[in-house]
Amino acid sequence: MSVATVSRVLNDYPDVSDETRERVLATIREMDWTPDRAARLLATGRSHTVGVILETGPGHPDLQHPFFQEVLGGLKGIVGEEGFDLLLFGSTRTRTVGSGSSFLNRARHHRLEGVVIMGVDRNDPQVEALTRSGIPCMAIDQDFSGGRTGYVSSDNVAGAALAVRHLVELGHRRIALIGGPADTRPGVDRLLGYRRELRRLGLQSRPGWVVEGDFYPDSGYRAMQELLGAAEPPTAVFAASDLMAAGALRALEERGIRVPDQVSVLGFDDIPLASLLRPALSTVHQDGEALGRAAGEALLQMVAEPDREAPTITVPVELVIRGSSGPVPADVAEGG
Amino acid sequence: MSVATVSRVLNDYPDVSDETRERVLATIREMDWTPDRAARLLATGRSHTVGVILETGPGHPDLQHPFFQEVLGGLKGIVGEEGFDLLLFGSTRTRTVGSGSSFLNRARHHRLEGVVIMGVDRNDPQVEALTRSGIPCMAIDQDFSGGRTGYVSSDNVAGAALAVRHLVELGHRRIALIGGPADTRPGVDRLLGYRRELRRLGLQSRPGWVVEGDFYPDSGYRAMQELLGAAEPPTAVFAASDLMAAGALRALEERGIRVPDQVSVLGFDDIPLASLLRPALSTVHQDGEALGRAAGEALLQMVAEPDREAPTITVPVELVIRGSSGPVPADVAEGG
DNA sequence: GGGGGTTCCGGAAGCGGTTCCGGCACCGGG
DNA sequence: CCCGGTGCCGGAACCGCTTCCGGAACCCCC
Repeated sequence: MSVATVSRVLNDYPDVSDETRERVLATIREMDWTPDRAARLLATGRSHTVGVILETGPGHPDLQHPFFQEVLGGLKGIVGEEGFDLLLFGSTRTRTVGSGSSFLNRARHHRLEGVVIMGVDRNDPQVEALTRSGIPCMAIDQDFSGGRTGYVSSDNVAGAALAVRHLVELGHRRIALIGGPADTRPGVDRLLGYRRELRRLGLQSRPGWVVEGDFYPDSGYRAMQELLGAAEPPTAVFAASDLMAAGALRALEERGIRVPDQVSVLGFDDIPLASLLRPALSTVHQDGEALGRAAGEALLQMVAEPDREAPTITVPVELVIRGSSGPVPADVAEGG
Repeated sequence: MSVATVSRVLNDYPDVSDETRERVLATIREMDWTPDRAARLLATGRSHTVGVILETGPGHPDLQHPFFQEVLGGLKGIVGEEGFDLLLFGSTRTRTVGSGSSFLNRARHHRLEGVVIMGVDRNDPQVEALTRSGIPCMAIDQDFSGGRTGYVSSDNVAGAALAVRHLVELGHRRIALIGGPADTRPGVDRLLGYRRELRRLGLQSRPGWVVEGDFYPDSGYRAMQELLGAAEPPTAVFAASDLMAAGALRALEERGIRVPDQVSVLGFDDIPLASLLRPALSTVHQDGEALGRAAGEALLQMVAEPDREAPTITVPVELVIRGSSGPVPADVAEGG
């Protein structure tokens, strides 16, 4: 029972007799022993860990956002099954020498086998260096791409289309959009879906009916106020995030406007909050866990097959109708 | 410039001449080199990593809960500053040999220098084995203890007292509690604070006025229905979590009972949702990030000083008054 | 019965650092 | 001038594993 033999049974090499194999396994169990990860890493170069980059802190409250946690959960599940671990790192500078600054450096330092990127600026030079390094990367909801880096996102276009179709079916003709930032993938895609579906149904959006927000509640609040001041106020508004929808709801309530009797509101994301709002928010359900799983699976495949290209994956969404969307008010049903 | 010399400058040994030191550092910068973590770990036995245990999945939606994310954020910040990384692991079984099942095994396997424990059953035998292993541990909101394991929690007793005092000052005399599970530390402490403050103010709770929930919305909803059916319904209810408060709000709304005009509702946690509810929820603010930071600091101290005992830390909370609490209704002001 | 194949296992060389130990150069003092 | 210190640095062992290589034992067949 030399170390070499033990190593062989651990790695399922064929050239070990059944008897020896059994004896080794028994001893391992009996000693409650487990091989040292660092030593194994050092010898093989395989760390069995994937990194997660997500910006935290002021201006980037992303770890806060429930959506990212769902993603994280799905990711953890899938890579965990394969014996991989998750290593979180943010942008915080560290003091120790060698834990150096750049993401790429740190990734190499840990010999990460892959990394998933969430909520960082897509023009960040550090991230760029990382994505072009050859290390498999998957971004969430951001259209990074390159040789070994792909991304996964919800079907934002279809989701937005679903939302406006639902509103149109309820009789609405004056449908506004509180959009996301124009420099984010979900922001532009949801805008695109909104525009496209409107056109497909023979309707059009007025210039004053689309206003840009930042996905967070306050921007939804302000956007709604702006919309209410428009010459021809909409009877329905589709917000590109639930949080903005919540802000919009607040603005409406302050004006004494009843939802959905006077105006309908639709969100996007279906965060836990959505069902807790009054009225409960109709929204487009995004499956964060599935996104995480998809990213994890893609990553795992890429590490397994070195010349596999990075995929771009879109996962379906579905409409969840709750209390905040209803038929167009009778007195404007003819109008528009 | 032998490897030995490089290692000496990296670790700030004194026996290197300034000139050599400078030359080494320059070369390191120029090569964009960073020492291999695994090799260093192997040689020193120090992983510079702390583990995070948190149960995920059905029945344990804890990664979901905003509170835990705040904690995670604070923790990441503090340990990151010291060059430590966070390793997440859940309870999911892994397939690879050696990533063996038990937490303790995995902790040893990674040579974790400490671990923080969130949201797992306190009687879990695996966790127990871990806490008695000598590895520094800090639990969040759970009163684990032992040689090297302490915990940090919010000042739940004081928070609950704050809540009832606020309600009493508004004139309420009939104050109900929707409590947390009796087998969780926050659950019992918030109940204790509620009882104690009531007594201190010369009031008493009726048996029917305290009902136990599970911290999640549905239980708050059901609890509220139960309270409304009581012989002498309360004019104010203090829920031991915001989510339960949200459930209670929903129950009240369905009955057409206006908040806070007819009954006041107070929550606990101050999750982002709280300010988005209508009416905005008055609640006891819990500083999740501070909890995470405190746990991280304690852990770091324990790894630095091997015979330091594990502390138990409580961090202060504060009352946030929003729209869901108001003066007792005029028609019952004399009663109670 | 000896040669050539299999099957199974131990030896040993790394992986990339840390750290002990010993040696060289240089210093001051007797 | 020689000796003991001191300041710096290189050699080498070691951490615990993987993996190549070679060898012992055994079988089969001519």
